[in-house]
Amino acid sequence: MLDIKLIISDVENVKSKCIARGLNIDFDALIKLDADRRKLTTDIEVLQNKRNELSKEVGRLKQSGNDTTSIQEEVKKISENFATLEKSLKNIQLQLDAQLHVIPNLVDDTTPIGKDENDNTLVRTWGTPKEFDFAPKSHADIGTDLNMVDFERGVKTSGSRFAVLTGTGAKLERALISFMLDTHITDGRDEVMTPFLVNSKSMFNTGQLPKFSEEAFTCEKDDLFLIPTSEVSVTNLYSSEVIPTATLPIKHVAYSACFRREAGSYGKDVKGLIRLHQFNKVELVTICRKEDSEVELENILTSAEKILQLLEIPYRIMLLSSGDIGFTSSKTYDIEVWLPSENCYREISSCSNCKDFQARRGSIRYKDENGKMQFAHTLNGSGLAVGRTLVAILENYQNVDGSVTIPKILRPYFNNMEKIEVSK
RNA sequence: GGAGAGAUGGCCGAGCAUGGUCGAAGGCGCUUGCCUGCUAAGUGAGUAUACUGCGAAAUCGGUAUCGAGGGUUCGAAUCCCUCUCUCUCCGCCA
Repeated sequence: MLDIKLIISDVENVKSKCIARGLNIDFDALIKLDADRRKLTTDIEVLQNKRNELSKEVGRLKQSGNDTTSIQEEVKKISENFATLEKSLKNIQLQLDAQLHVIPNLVDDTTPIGKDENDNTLVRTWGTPKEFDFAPKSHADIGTDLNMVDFERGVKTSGSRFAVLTGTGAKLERALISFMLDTHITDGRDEVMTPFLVNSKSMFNTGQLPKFSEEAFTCEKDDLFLIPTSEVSVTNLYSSEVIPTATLPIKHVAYSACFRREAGSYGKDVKGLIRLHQFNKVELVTICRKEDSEVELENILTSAEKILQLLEIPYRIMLLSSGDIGFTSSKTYDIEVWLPSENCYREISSCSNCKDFQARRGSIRYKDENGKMQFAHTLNGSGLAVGRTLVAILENYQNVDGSVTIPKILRPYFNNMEKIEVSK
């Protein structure tokens, strides 16, 4: 959520940053609403003040045994008067909130202006895609041939976009989760394992609601949502808190399953493990002072990259353009991993600086060195999407005989096996 | 699921039966002045948040907040209703 005061004081800037996202928002109407809100607030408070004074007077007079009926009636009239004003104030507040809640974060000055993903800019590439002297198979074929994944039974139990990992597939997924967690913990992050179900307030705070309710799975009976990312539950660990400044930055790493309805992505990546309704992810979340978030975003990116470097899989870093960046983010790096069968890079991580956007919604604060309350900055990044990492391993480490070599760094998590081979 | 108890400031905790002078006693903690060779002790002062008004700003004024939301009343921490959460006991369960 944006600060209404910022909108008022710097409309042109706010407006142009929304236009950069392809949004034309009527800020004049918004500012007018807020002016009405102030006016009404003052009017009401004047009446309340009068009421309070008179009520105190009644108390005093009663104690000394005087008649107070005339004052009481006067106060009653005042109260009736401001009851109606209060109603319209509430109404205005609701309208104001409704508008404010769907305005996205302001993009950072370093975010390239653009229409869509084609305007994302390449930051750097790492590693060189391996030259295969045979036609590389897709991960779906490799996984099926090696009995690592069962797509049919996933569909049978849950429907389309669900898959079952079996045998070495399940083991590899688990190995990856452990490897990622261990690596990030070594880098100084505190592991947390948080609920996979959260309430609507938490979904609102991190920006999934109200605008993207179609994207989330719900348990409506209980006002609970399945998390689309553990960013939601981890960031909300600190909602409505004033964090002791000495403990900042807070750096967490969390494993969770993630659940996404993938509404609007019909036909995309229907085959394989790329786009499922449920997937595993190791998430990095940082909460820090506002002056530190720029550096902390780079730290998250570096940590996420490290996983692919240790696995020795080529990737590239893209800086998302204003047309492709997410609702809550001001600056986002995507890490895209090389997939030989598709002959292109595919997203495997997204690292975002949300600045104070989520903190304002969820009231995550700290006191700065002057004792002044500040909204913290929140950041998150995948470190990494586990299923897609498994995909990348299968494809990049496949051999001509159909086997898959286990990346060296992963072998301690895999009974020191060197290869996954077709069972005879 | 059944029965009961509870939710007050950074923390502990009084107030609620008998509504007013209660943003709220007292204690702890914290900040700060004095004192002191240093520390401790002592002693004085201060110590919530949000919104809002005047103002360049500090300051100052107003309003709200005693789990949340409604209601009664001239007036609610205190009375009534609804909800949420916590704790204890029983049952059930990984």
